Amino acid sequence: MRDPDDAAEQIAGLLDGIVRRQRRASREGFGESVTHGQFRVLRTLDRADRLLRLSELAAQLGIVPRSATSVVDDLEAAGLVARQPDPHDRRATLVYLTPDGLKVLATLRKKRRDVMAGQLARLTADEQQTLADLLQRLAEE
Amino acid sequence: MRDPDDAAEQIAGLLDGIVRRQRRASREGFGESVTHGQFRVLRTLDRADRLLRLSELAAQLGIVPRSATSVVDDLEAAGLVARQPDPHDRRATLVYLTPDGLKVLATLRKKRRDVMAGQLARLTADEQQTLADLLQRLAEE
DNA sequence: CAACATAGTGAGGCTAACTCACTATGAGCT
DNA sequence: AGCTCATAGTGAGTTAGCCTCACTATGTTG
Repeated sequence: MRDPDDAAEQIAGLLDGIVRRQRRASREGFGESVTHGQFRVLRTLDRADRLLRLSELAAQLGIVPRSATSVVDDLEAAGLVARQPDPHDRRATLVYLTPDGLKVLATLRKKRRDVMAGQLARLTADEQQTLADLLQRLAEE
Repeated sequence: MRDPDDAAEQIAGLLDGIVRRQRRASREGFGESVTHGQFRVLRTLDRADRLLRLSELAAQLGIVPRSATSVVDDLEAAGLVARQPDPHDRRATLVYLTPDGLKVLATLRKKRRDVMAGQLARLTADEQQTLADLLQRLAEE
């Protein structure tokens, strides 16, 4: 690196490249019809301990509600999630995973693990842990 | 985490989230008209020690040549890069940064450094170095 | 010099986001 | 009660950043 003190830019570039390659690999590895955005919705719904409103889902994904509507539309058409009116607020809609959605989520998780495994094999278990910890701290709000 | 041995998925998720937030922050931080894809082209041209063919540029960016054509079209229209026929091969086109392009690149680099600085401040200099090293190894082909 | 390979681009598609404008419903104030 | 304002979701349309497929112009080689 020309600028030794430019750790910020170096790290930004590395992160960008790694994610880019991962994304590409997982798309090629198996199309499976479910897109990355849809995968993110499935994961978020699974992580939640209750039904989520569309707007809550959007907030957790870090996208605007309108965008969440579209992804949920597609997932619902594919039968992986379902909508149900919120009994306490007739404006709101609750979203949840269907059994099919759960199955697909499990497959996708496995696939992503496999895609990452190749890259991660270059690090020891300790290093992986260190990396995870450092990233965790970077990721905090 | 529920699955302790699931470092792969955890790391994948963290990387994804961090890059996503960074991307958003840098877009909001200052629109400046230059997109992230254009930024990547400017950086790549700057890093090269000679004029690059469009196909070489594409290869370094990890995109197909057709996509590079489009980005270069936009940058050329904005006056940040220029094309010139390859004297040794009339099929090929060489691309290079204009003085304006260099100026804009410097501004963008500074901006990105600033955006990252906030997150990176949570890590000590040593930790930043460790992170950079680990990422470097992940990123290797 | 015919056959094939390579460099770039036109046309068009797709994902993953965005904004703006709208409807339906809820909540608060007199 | 009624009026006003806020909130939940969605229709319509746009953008960035990629992709593939088909094409032209040029280079390479048996």
